[in-house]
Amino acid sequence: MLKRERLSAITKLVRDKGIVSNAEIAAQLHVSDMTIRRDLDELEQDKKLIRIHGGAQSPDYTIDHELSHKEKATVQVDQKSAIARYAAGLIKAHETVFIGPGTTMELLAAAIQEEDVRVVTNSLPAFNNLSPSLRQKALLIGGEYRENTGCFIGVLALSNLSNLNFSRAFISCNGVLGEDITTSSMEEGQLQAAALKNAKFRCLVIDAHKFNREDFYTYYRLYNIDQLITDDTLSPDILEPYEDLVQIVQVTGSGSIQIRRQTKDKTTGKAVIAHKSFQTSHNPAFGSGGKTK
Amino acid sequence: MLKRERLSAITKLVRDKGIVSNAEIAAQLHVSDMTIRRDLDELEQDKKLIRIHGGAQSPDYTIDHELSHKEKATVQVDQKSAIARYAAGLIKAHETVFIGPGTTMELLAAAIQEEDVRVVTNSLPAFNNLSPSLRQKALLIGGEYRENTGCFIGVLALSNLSNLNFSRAFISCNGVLGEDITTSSMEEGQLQAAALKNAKFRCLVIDAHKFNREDFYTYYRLYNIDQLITDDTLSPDILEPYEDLVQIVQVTGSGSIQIRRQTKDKTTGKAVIAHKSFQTSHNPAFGSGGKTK
DNA sequence: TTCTATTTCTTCGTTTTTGTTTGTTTCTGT
DNA sequence: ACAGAAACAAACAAAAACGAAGAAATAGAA
Repeated sequence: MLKRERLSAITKLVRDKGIVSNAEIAAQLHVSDMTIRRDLDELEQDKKLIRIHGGAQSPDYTIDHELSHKEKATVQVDQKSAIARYAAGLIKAHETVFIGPGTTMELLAAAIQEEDVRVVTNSLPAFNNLSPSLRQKALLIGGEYRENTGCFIGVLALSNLSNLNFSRAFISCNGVLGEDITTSSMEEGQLQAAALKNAKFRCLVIDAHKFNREDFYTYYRLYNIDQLITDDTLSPDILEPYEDLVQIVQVTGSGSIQIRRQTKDKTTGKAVIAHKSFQTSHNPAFGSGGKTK
Repeated sequence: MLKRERLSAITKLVRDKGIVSNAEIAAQLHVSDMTIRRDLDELEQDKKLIRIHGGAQSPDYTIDHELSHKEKATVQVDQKSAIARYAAGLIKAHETVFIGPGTTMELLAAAIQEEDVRVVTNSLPAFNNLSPSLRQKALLIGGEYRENTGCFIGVLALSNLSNLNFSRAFISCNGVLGEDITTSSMEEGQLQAAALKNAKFRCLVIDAHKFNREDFYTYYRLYNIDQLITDDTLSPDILEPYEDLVQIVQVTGSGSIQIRRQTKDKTTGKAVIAHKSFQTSHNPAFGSGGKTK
């Protein structure tokens, strides 16, 4: 294994796990701990990780873990809860929706008013935020737990998801750059991609700070998203290049919305969703039927 | 576990519970109380928490927390936690154990000391009670949620379980009458039966009040259980008829144990587990090997 | 091949972390 | 108030992690 390869592997390990011990890395990559320490030195220089006694941690590990709920809540809470409320309002009776991991998704779960909905999620906090009657009908995707994000991943989770179909999927992400939707962990990304694959209508829900930010792993393309829901705290010129890729809905703090642009069909001038070829995907509802006993 | 990790875990514990005792933290994280005190010193410096005599509290801890966390003084808590501690002590390194639903199982999950264990459970409270390092390696069986018992059931849960093999399965129940192990819900029963089917060593862990009580659904037979763990608050004559069906271990409140009877083989007089025909089922451990990546 | 430069491993003394011991302080029930 | 129990903190000791420096291994070039 080349050094370069090893450095990437370490970066990935740290990003995936949030925190890794020195010994664990060394065992994993079959090199001595001294070599690992030198590698960590380099990677810390490049801001890829933060060295700690006995190992290394991801740069945003502290934020996720130690910010108290109070502090966490103050970070863009107004915008986030506004877009979460709007997104939750899209859900109609008889739908089956998927909700991904992330604080925005957790807010969304808490904001669902419609009672007659089946929710599927792999996020434990989101699951906990559901109203009791929703939780009773909900499906939690189990598997291996990531303390970092509070969500379940792994082969078990992935295989479970592949059998489920959704009328709507809500996901969030760490960054959007160009057409790339990125997150920090491969496994979490793949899981969300799997959920999107089986969804008829795909919503990406992110606060505006996520634009033009890139993270480690690209798990989906913006042009395959049906609707991007965000807030209005971003200057229009930054948003502009994205308007050709996807329909963007801006939600103001007060709750009113503005559809930034409904991309026109080049020849007919008719309003359609960009890059979407089949009309049925706009049908938001399909019955969950009499399945709940 | 790295120091950094531990500090985060403490912060989270304090934040979640509002107030935590020193001893509780030390037990959770498997370090000495002195180490915890030093950690608390550091965290107090960083304003992450406030030290109090005997433990620590969250900075935004208020009176209203005290009510919710005021002891859930339930009946039989002493017996239950004693048998839970004993059962947890059976778990050895490298095992893969299943833990079923029920308050006893939740106590058991909290009592596991061995770090190098893979835990699988369909009980959300049990999952939450695992120590942080165990939770990281654990597998939660997802599915439909039963608010009542805090566990997941349904076809998804059932099919997931069918692929997993355990060195040991711990289950509880609502009642034991004759050879029948009974519970209130068919689906929960079937799920536990599925877990037992794939387990090499099967432990039924119940407080003594469950004897001679019957519930709606019989999901397993006592003679297929390898070991029944219970407390000593029952008169011997009530227990007596069960001693032919299964090996019974009685745990006293102080923690000492007494094996009620190791059933003898009718012809040889050799001590064997009743109705078990193959010797390998007594081997409690099989390696999870290098499966964890 | 042989040489050189890079990378990796090993050794060893230093620093950090953790557990234990011991004596003091704080808490609690009578 | 007093005695016993629990919690605390200082000091020491053991263990783990660290980093410097030289030896060994490896890769690439002449």
